[in-house]
Amino acid sequence: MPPPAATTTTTGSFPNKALHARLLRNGALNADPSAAAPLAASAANSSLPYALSLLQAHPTTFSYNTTIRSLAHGPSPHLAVALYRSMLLNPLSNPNNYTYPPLLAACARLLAARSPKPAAPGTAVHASLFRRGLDSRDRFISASLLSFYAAAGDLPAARQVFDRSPPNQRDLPLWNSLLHAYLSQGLYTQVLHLSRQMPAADEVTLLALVSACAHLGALDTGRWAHAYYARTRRSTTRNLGTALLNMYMRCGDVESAWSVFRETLDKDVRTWSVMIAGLAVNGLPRDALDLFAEMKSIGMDPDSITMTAVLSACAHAGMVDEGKGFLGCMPVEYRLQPTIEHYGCVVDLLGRAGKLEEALALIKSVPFEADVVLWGALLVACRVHKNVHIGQMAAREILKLDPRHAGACVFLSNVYAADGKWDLVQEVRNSMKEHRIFKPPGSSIVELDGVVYEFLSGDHSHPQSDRIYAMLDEVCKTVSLKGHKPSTKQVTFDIDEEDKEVCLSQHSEKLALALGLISTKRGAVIRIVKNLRICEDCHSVMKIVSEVYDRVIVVRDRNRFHHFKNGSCSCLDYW
DNA sequence: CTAGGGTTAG
Repeated sequence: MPPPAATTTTTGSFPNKALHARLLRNGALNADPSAAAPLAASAANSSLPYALSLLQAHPTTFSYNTTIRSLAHGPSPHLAVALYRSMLLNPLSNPNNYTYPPLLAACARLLAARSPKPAAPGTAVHASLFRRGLDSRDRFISASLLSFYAAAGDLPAARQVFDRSPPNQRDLPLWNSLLHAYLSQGLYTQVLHLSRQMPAADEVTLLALVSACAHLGALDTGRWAHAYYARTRRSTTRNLGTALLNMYMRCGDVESAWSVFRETLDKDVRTWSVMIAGLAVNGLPRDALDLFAEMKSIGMDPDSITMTAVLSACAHAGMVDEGKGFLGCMPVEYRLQPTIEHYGCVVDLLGRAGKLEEALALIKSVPFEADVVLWGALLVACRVHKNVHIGQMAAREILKLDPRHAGACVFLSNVYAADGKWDLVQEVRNSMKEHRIFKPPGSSIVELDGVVYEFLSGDHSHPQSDRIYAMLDEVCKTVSLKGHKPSTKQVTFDIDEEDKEVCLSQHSEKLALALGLISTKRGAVIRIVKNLRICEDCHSVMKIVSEVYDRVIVVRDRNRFHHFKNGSCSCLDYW
């Protein structure tokens, strides 16, 4: 239960009134006006007028600073900025180095939920402290300035704060702020690179590093971070434990995730949710549902995200009735109102099961405005089940909401092409050209000996490129001997003018696979992370390679994992 | 004189 909200903002009811009176009576406030500081700070978020009257009566820098700090961490951070303005107007109080860190934290919090982001207060504060000569003088100010620019999405400015800070001032929190700035911008390889330059690492450092590894699928580096942590700690704290098991799951290493899960103390709902979601996408949806049952049996309440993981498990297991049941019982049993994400999971669930009419009916019945994600789930199902009629409807709905949606354009154009309606194909193509729509280029990441390599389709940038392409040639011959025919169905017309088969044979995940094959010993697991969905051709090549070369290959694509082993895949060819 | 920075996972 949340604490009861303050019921009044009048000065009369403030509980510290008695203390205030005593301080006045015994003359303490006269002797030291800063004695009002704790009173004003503790009143700021519940009885602001009272706090302001205290500050007016006893205006000291110290009192303003503590009150700004209190407001900065309270429910209305903009009041911290407002109070700073009134501080500037009061000649008896001058901002000092203690004023700025909480003020900048308040400015950063103002950015969190807004778009477009109002960066103006923060940059004004920066200008203000710069005029006072406090720029680059104080490591606390540097760290909070850096965090503010990170929150504003201005990485160059954040980096500049770091670069301009004197080297002897670059302590661990400042490095950690920089790390999190890169992390928040999605620059994961730079996070790995930066962390290697750090003089030391603490838990916050490792959280950023492990999180970056999770995004990249960089298992070796993630394992290194885990070992580094385990050297100095007896048990795993909840937050790092959750980050670690998420990392193992997102690298497809389910066993290690289980062991971290078992040794993590004080698991919270996030810990459980990450584990359930990880099992669901790693081909173990039944285990995910068993774990959910265990979670409930120990009295841990699921939250909205747990339920997304549970519904995703049902979808991956093909458990239509169970999934619908969970969605239906959410409001009653867990007091959770289904969100559009939950409906999306069930549309996905119905869609995979081929129940396209029912999925369509569900979309029409949701109590929200259906979004691109919802229609997109249906569109994917229509592509898999080759339902042109509903697919066209979904694609048109998507294009109404987002005329630049590449998937919908490609679907429509493929439908028209299959039907021989070339004039309509041309129309879609022209529209795509006009809107400058393109599918993001496919890229794959493979990590070898702790170094992350990224490949684009047809990439020649790797120093061992010749050997990679030689290996790729061998793989192509091997799989065709096994009866594999290149499946060009999924090659979309708009990639380029190259021959489709050549294009297909140089998909980024195949290049990553080839590098994995030449750089690791027989029997070693090859782990690849792909930014898009794996294509049908690559999927069947991976299956054959896993058998012929006796390899376990784990591919993480946009939505799930494919564990290839002995010629088959954990996704059961359904993705 | 007093006090202050980084906090992640789905």
